[in-house]
Amino acid sequence: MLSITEENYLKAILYLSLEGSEDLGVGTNELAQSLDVKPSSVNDMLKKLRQKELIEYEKYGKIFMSEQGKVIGVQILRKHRLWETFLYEKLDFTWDEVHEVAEQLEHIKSDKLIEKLDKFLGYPKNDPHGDPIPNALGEFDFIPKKMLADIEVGRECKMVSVKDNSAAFLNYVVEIGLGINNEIKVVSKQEFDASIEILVNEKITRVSQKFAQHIYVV
Amino acid sequence: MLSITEENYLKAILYLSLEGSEDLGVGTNELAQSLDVKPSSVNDMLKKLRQKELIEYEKYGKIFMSEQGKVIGVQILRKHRLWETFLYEKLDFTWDEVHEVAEQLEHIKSDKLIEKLDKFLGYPKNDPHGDPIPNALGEFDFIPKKMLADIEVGRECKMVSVKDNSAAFLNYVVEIGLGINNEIKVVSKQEFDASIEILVNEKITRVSQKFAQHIYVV
DNA sequence: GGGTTTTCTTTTTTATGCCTAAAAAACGTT
DNA sequence: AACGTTTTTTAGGCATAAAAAAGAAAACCC
Repeated sequence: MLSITEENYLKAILYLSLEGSEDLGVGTNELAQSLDVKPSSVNDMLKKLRQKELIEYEKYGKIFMSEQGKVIGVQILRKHRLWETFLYEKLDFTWDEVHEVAEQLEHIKSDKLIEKLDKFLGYPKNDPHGDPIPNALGEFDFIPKKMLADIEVGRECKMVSVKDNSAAFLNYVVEIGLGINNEIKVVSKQEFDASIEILVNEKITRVSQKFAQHIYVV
Repeated sequence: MLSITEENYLKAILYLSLEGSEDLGVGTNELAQSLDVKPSSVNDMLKKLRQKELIEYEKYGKIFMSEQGKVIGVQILRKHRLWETFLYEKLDFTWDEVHEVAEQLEHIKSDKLIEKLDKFLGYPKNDPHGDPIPNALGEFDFIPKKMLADIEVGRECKMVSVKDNSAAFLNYVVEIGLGINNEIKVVSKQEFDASIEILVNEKITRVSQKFAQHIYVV
């Protein structure tokens, strides 16, 4: 049985693996940053995960997930997103509140629980943030999505998800009037700081590059 | 913030306190048995809990819960029983499956979650085993219940709850055809081993004293 | 008051997970 | 190919948490 920390490492590795179109492996440093621990601590854990055959990894190399590791990682993602959906749809949590609680719920150990929860929710395809929910077999649509920051001026796009689940960010998103499935038109872009003006619901707002890099669109 | 083990100790103390009509305090040994650890281990934890002012307890004395301790203990009971209800009513878990999973879910830290869950379930008064669910203020009906084993021959009673939540026991209960709110008539009692014959749904079954000590009735 | 039980104290054990500091390897640039 | 920079690894240590064993001390019960 995996500890909560081990599960969180697997989740983080999976998450970083999913960034970018190809899986080039994850770096120790990169992982350390995303988990907010020192690289040496990561190294300790990598040994443990390798011993359990959850990752493939050799000295000074990149981290890849083993088949087993992928299965478990995806399962955690599935749990997390199902719980978020439950909180949002059934318990009337708001968009920005679900993540924190789901971080705890995702570590509950019971296969039966998660399958029955899935059924109860009607086998949802996406969580409240627009991210795809893996099915019981671990399959999920991988939609190639772009960052809002990379959309050219004059083009229109549709918001599908967010990169950051923190309440601070999500509250800001709501304040601007943005939400999943909203149509966004990029009106202008400043060369100086790459800030852009966007048209949402007939209102024009200026947002920073950093913000635009955390909104995913198609 | 309390660790899961600390919470489990509080829960166990509360549970033992609730047995019997008066609160005469809980013994170290008794607690050790119920948690399946050594008395010396219990002693360690008692010191910790006393330091946190969750229990009142002095050397060689009995263990009592402080006001604060009661609040937290009852809150855990509330969580446990609400989750059991959720699993049973919404996710179609069976009677005997809910306890195990609820043991995990009860340790999720989020006040908002539990209040919203309570609302979602329609503020239920009893869990699937018939035990009362404390409300948000920590209040709950304490029905003075008796053990089936103590009912006199010839009398009728109604099953309200069970003492043991293990699947092994609950499956046996189901096999006999017993369930919450069933009417039971005690037909006969053997002096030799205190086994009794009971009439349930027009069927007579013989059960052991041990079994009858785990069924609560009014 | 003597024996039994309970409690207390001290010392170990096991398991996680993190850190600092310094060495080692890899990379990238000229 | 040599240099410095970056990344990764190692070694050793620390903190926390939970549990147990063992012997001594205290309390309880006739």
